[in-house]
Amino acid sequence: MSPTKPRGYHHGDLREALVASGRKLLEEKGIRGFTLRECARRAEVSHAAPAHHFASMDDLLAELVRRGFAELTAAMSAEAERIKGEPAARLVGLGVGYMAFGAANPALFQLMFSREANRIELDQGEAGADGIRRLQAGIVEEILVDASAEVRQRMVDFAWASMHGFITLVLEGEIGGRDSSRGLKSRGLAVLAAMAETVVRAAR
Amino acid sequence: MSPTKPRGYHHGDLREALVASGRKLLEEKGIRGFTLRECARRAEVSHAAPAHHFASMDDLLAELVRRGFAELTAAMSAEAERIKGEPAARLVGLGVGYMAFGAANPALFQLMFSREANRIELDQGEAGADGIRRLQAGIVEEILVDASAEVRQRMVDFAWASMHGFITLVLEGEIGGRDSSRGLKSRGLAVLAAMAETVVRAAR
DNA sequence: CGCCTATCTTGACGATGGAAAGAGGCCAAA
DNA sequence: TTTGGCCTCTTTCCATCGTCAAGATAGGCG
Repeated sequence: MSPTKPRGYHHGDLREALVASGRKLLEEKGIRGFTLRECARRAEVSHAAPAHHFASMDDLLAELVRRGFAELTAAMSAEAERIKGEPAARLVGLGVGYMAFGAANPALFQLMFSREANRIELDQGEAGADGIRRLQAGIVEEILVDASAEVRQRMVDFAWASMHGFITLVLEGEIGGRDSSRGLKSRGLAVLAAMAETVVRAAR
Repeated sequence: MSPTKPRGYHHGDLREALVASGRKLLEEKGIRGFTLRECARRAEVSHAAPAHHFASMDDLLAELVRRGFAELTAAMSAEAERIKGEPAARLVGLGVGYMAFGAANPALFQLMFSREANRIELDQGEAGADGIRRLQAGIVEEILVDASAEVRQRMVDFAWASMHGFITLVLEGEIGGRDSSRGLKSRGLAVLAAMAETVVRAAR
């Protein structure tokens, strides 16, 4: 933030600087254009400096993914809490937060959900997307208090799949390629509404 | 196919050999482990040979993606045609074909739908996933003959999003991590059934 | 005040994608 | 059948990459 840090040999907070430059680089160049050396360059540090903060490039990417999941979960919570109405409305809210995060961080979002193809492993007991499922399961079970465990699980699957599929296809340009952002939002809301309605109806 | 091809200087059909070894390599090592030189090695040619058939590594990846979409579309058609019943049942069939392809080719499937993050561009007038949308739109419009164009479009969005989201999350291990393949299939079918029911209900 | 150690730099290695130039073999025209 | 042209493949080279090993620097603790 300071306009001219007169930094000498030591950086001060290289770890955070690498996370920041890495995140920007990821969005700019895509995962396959991501380079540890370029991250270092942008942090104005030698190419080997990152090694003292991240064991490998994958370790830095894993950190980006980890923080992405934390942010995503927070965004969903915030949006659901902002609503505070019927459970169904809050369920839609979760989806709005989810999609907004994806739209704002397309490359990171795609990386978070292509860990398998990209061979990125979080630490063993790592949360990953557990927070997301927990949030959804909480609201779905609120709607389906009387339903069987199986129906509830299947509606959690269904709710997650709908919102995840939609934003994923949008980010790929498969849905709404030439739509305005306004129109796209309305299509997303329509999908979320249909999803919530289906969950509610499962309560009989 | 011949057990010992005594191939001399010329390979015979290097292009196809590269596509084949590339596809295997992609599934083995993931997109970030994919290497043009390793493809060449597996086809038993020098590392520069591929250049005469693919302008760049991305060009080979684009070809894999292109063929993936063709296969995926064919798998969906075949499964829907095998059913031949109610439109709703055929809609589920499309989803079954879609998910089966994804499960059989996880890395390729993820690449096909992470083109943006991976900066892979198909040729300008290229089909991509258009065939998929067309297939779904056909059946959805059969179900919703009397609905407005907007409702139909939104149900196409919804149908695609549901099936795409589910298989994507399964491939990531986010859904059904420790489920049997049998149990997973049943969860997938449940999602497809809920999706189809929602589409049918949109017909009023 | 002086050392200690975390932090950062320099330099090197093997591997990669790509370009350039030459060798090899197929085929069609004479 | 011979010959010339051209497509295929190889060899060599370059810049860049991730990672490792050593050395330089400096902030902080004794």
